[in-house]
Amino acid sequence: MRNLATCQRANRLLKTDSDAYGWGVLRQIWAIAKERIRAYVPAVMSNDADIPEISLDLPADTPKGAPVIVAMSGGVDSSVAAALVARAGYQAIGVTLQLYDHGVAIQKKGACCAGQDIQDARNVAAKLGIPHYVLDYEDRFSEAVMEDFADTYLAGATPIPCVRCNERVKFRDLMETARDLGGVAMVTGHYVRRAVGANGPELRRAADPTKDQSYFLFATTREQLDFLRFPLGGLDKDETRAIAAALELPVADKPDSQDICFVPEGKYASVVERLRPGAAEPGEIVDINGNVLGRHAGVIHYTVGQRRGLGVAVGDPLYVVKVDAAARRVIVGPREALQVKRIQLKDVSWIGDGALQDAIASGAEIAVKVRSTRPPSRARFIIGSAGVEDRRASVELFDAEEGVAPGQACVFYSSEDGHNRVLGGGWIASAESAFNKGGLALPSEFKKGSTAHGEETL
RNA sequence: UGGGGCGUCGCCAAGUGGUAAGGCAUCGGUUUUUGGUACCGACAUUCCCAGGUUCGAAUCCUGGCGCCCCAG
Repeated sequence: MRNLATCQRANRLLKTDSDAYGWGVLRQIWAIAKERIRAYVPAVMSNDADIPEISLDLPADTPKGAPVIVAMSGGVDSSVAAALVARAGYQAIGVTLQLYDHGVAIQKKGACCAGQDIQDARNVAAKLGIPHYVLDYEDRFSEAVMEDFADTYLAGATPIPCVRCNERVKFRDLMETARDLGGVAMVTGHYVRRAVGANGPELRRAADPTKDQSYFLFATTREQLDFLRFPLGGLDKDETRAIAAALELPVADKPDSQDICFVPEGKYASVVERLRPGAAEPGEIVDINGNVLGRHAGVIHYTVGQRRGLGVAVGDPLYVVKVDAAARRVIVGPREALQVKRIQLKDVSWIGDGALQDAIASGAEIAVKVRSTRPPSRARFIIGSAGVEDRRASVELFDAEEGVAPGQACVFYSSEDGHNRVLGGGWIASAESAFNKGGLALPSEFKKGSTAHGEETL
């Protein structure tokens, strides 16, 4: 049928072509016109106009000109955050962390905190006329983030280095430095809101749900929240870009960062291999009944929910259902096997009202995100799942989620209020497949197989 | 070397004279401040090989080669 497809494509092209002499030309003209209009905007706007006044919500007796430390990554967001702080009348002090070797990172576009990004941050600070410091945090970052990253993968789980970086580097070591520098607050460019409620500061999702970064900040403590401010939480990305353009910041058009900052070209496995040479050993790819379907080059290449990269063809798509690092085995199954309703968490943190143990003891309803790019999903604490001392908890989802991987975070949100308030969260220790727990009709072989592998905990 | 069956993309597979479906895998891209998912796109001028019949063959014929099953 390839020929037909080719013909259809050709037809489409023809249509577009003839069309191009009509609408296409107009469209082009319009595009050029818009380009020009946009080019004039900064000049017009650079004297205030549409740049929002933000309040840092600092104590009333805070003097204007008080030092506010801004964590500047060299990207647009934190640059705009710095600008807004300065415009709010405080003494913004830019601090950029050098987190890892520039050698590796220097070629990478859209990274942060190394090489060119540090230069960018410096240039922005110069443009804003604020002081700027670069701190060498390579050792701390390597120990607190990269080591954990490698070990987590080797353990068959899937790390979130961004959360580790926030909780262990930016909100701990950097924050300490910020206090040492005499800052009255520390500002970051995260898209997340801080609001002061009856019981003190609360963490809330960003106004723009598509940019919300609360997932990455779930481990933030109350104490940290006292000191933190997030001026971008009420903006959406376009507004941020517009401000950057209006202020003629040199990073106004810099692409958003994505992927893991210290991983070049998205090849995270090679970073793990560099950090732990020889630790990734090959093993078997088996189906849910234990049948060997193929081999893999190391458990670190897989995460629960993953489809691509298995190299095994069975007619229907296969997904990684479980990674058994001890047996060096990757267990695969149909998409339905990814459905998860109960999740066990460790290292739970809590910034909701009252005590965590009370919330668990009452089986309180919450909402959770199991990945950053999903809306919060209704859930409740499983009564009796608390281990307050060891910070454990379990939650049960109202509706199953797919691809819940150990090592990822399960972030709690308030059940009311549009699920906007962050209540804390925990690290996913394990998750139970809902596949064989009623509801879903299954081939009997699967049930047999899953018990044969011990536990329904896939 | 008696009988029967089969050889179409890396895997599975449709197609039985009219000019190579589909799924999986793979690759590329979009989305995404984690991994992953999802989505979009690409992917057999050729049907085990060699001849032949036909305007036209993966499809018919002949001969090879290879594999499987049943007998031995």
